[in-house]
Amino acid sequence: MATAWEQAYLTLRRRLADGTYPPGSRLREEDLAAQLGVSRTPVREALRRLDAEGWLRVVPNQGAFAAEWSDADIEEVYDLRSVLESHAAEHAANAADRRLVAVMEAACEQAESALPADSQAAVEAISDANVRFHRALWEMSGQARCSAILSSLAVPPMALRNFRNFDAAGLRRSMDQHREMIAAIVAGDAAWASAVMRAHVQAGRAVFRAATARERRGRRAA
Amino acid sequence: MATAWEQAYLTLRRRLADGTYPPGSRLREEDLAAQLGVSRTPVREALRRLDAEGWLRVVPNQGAFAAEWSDADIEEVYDLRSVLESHAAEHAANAADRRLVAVMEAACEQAESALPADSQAAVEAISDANVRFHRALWEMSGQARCSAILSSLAVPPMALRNFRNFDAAGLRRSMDQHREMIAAIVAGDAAWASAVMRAHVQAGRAVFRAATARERRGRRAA
DNA sequence: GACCGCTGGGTTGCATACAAACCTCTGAAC
DNA sequence: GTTCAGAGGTTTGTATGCAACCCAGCGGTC
Repeated sequence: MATAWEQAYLTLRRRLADGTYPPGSRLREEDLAAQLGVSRTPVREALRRLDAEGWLRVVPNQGAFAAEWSDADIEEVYDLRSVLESHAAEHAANAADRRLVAVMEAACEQAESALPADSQAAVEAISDANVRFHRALWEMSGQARCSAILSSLAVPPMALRNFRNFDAAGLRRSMDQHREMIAAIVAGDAAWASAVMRAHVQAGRAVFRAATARERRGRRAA
Repeated sequence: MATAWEQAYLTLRRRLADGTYPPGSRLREEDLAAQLGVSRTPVREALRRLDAEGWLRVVPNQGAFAAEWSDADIEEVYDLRSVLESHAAEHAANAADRRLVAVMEAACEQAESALPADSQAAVEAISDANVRFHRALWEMSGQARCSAILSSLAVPPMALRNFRNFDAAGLRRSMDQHREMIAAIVAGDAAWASAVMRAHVQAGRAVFRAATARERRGRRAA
């Protein structure tokens, strides 16, 4: 088993991503320690890392607060992902590793066979396949630091639920883009791969924006 | 005064950058604690952050080792800087904040007046001005996460000594590029600013490569 | 009534102590 | 000579205790 602080880090990160700790909420070290069944020491080390990665903000002598997301923050994260993911895609196309292409193809198949996304399980299968697809691409890029940044880049809490927000056409498009990226990589065409990835991230951003707007209309109506 | 772990973080980062701890060397927690006059607890928290940022590698139950830099690692860091700095420059040009432009101009003047770079003090003045120039640009970009990544992006140990490696023409070019960036930003021309920044980073990479090659020839001769 | 200083409760920051893991060195077996 | 097992020492991992700090609430003063 890994160290306690790594466990704490992963658990807290998941909870921050899925909304268990809502943005702005305070995270008391002792509470977290109790919840995770460890002492405050490893919790503190996990908090330091989550702070470095932008998942929360640690104010000296005050404590840790789950990151709050302004519209500008969300735009910035999508900008960064657009820039860095397309950069990774470029390198991946130059590598074109056969084993990892197979992993990506398997992820595509898993996602496609989960359609239509009309159940919680289907949405989770698609989300899971998506993560695997991108991780394989990062690995293929051989850009360790870039991959580390991408994988640690704090995501807005809504993002994990993002696939719920895709309509059927959007999902289809997303999957087609994954297939197109594989084609670009197999062809060794870095410019193509990069361009598709950029489109892919921008499309995701559009879905996120639309979902946010919908949610706000709903809240205002209520 | 800031917290002990922040102090430790900053001190260790500086030492990792300037080569006090050579790549691959082991960093024992108790030694560091003694050197910094604190206990192991804040040292550990600093190490966790330095690990997250790529300055060192912490192996569970084994300890921390100063990052080792393969040629591929160095290329990757320059790639990332090229991509992210030009991204920041783009946003900075759209903001074109007058106060920060003044800071950048002051940095240019400081660097130019330190020429010719024939003393340790002059090299340090130029290096310092360079840092201030780039920080001001990051701030102007308004991209907090991008700035955080850039400022924490571990630099190869040689990088701080990099200005020693510029010849007179290279230094002149670097300073001219800074001036050109200001012009692009004042003109609000994002594409221009981005392109100059990209050239700037690539030129720095070329200097680094040349210095590395020179150093290797020297070592082989010895 | 508004502002200031103080005090008490509570939380974080750091130091220390102990437990667990790892590395090395020795020595014996093959 | 090589390999393997084990013991000892060293170093990291985690728990705990205390000090420092922050904040809210309460009186007191202007």
